[in-house]
Amino acid sequence: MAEPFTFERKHICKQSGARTGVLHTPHGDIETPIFMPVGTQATVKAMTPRDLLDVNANIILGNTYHLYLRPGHKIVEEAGGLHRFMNWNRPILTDSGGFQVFSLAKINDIHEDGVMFRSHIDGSKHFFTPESVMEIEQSLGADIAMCFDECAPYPSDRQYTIDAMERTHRWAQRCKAAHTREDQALFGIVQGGMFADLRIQSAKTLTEMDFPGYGIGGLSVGEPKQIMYEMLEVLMPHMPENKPRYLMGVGSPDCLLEGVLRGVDMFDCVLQTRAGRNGMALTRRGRMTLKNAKYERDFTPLEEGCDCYCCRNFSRAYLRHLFKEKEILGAQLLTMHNLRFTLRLMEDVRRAINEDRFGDFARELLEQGIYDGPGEAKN
RNA sequence: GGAUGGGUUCCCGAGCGGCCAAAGGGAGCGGACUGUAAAUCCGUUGUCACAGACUACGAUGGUUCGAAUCCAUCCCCAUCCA
Repeated sequence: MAEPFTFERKHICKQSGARTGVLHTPHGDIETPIFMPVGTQATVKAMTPRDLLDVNANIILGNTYHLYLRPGHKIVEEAGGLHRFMNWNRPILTDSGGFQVFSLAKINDIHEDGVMFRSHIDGSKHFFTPESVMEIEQSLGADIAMCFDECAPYPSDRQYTIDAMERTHRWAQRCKAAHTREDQALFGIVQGGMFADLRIQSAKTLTEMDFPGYGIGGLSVGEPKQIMYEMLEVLMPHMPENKPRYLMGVGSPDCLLEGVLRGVDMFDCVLQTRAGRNGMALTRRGRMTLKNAKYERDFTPLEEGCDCYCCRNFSRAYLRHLFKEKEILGAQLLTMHNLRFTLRLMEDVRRAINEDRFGDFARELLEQGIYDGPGEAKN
């Protein structure tokens, strides 16, 4: 029997060097480059699994930190694993919770052994170690699990970044040792902040550990986009070519194109779903705020030519009305559009790569002002 | 007909002699959103020639250096009594 998880490279675009491939997982194949909708709490907010199939989502995310706190990974395991619990039969990737522990549970002590943090829900104390996180992720049973890493904030000085990165490496080793489930792939996570040499060092160290895939963490944490692109360029030559590369937490349509140009295979981002719930639509010509008064009598579809359920059946005026009235359907329809928009974009991206014209494809979309994503430094 | 309580900026509603263009909420308008503590958050909301002036707190008249705030009359509204 074949390996439960393999990555097969398919084509390298002669024009841009971007690549397509296929990830084989126990719950089906994933064509890359891929965008993964985020379903933190065992649900992609506002979407039913049927909706997700409708927009042709292929793999979605779940979150270790959140599912551990509620409902508890043991309950998910009792339910038959995350797939059965949420009734999603295609692939799932679980994030390790490293990002959450370091970004929102602020009262934490970082030890070599693990991290002590307080729940954002009730303030209760919890301790995560690489081993305990592996236990949780194996209970959840996603197709792909992520190592427990330390995501340094932006900006961080060199020494802090080194400490976080080296700890991430040691934890990666421990995660690997503790991970035994054979129907689940465990990805390592490259760190190194905004320091080119550290990024390279991190890539090399993790490559030696031989993971079936690699996350690129610690980017898109508030730095200017140009710096993120530079880091990707510096890093990529040191990432194994025969393994999938997952740029964590990215992105907006422009970042997806820029990431693919630099060799990224997998992306995830909350923007599509969150913005959808808040009344913002992604389109090839940029962002649209459906609440704006100018759409009051605009009876045209959200985006001409879009094949999503929302665009095929409803007008901008109707969407504006739903958002003004805070009707749930508005959030559902826009989330649907934003996901379909992004997944269709990735379908087009793969086709363009396979036809050796991805360079032109990306340039054209970027020039015509495809949604240019969140700005620079936030927080 | 009598008694009592009220009439405040688009709406609700605080203020009860100067610090009031007037709290707070809603609505309106605009902005933000990148490994989801987000169906959330932020800004703004009388007019203008805008560090100032003007018009505004049911109406009119008055007291006062000064009134949304005090007095008089009137007009409405609510509840209760006949």
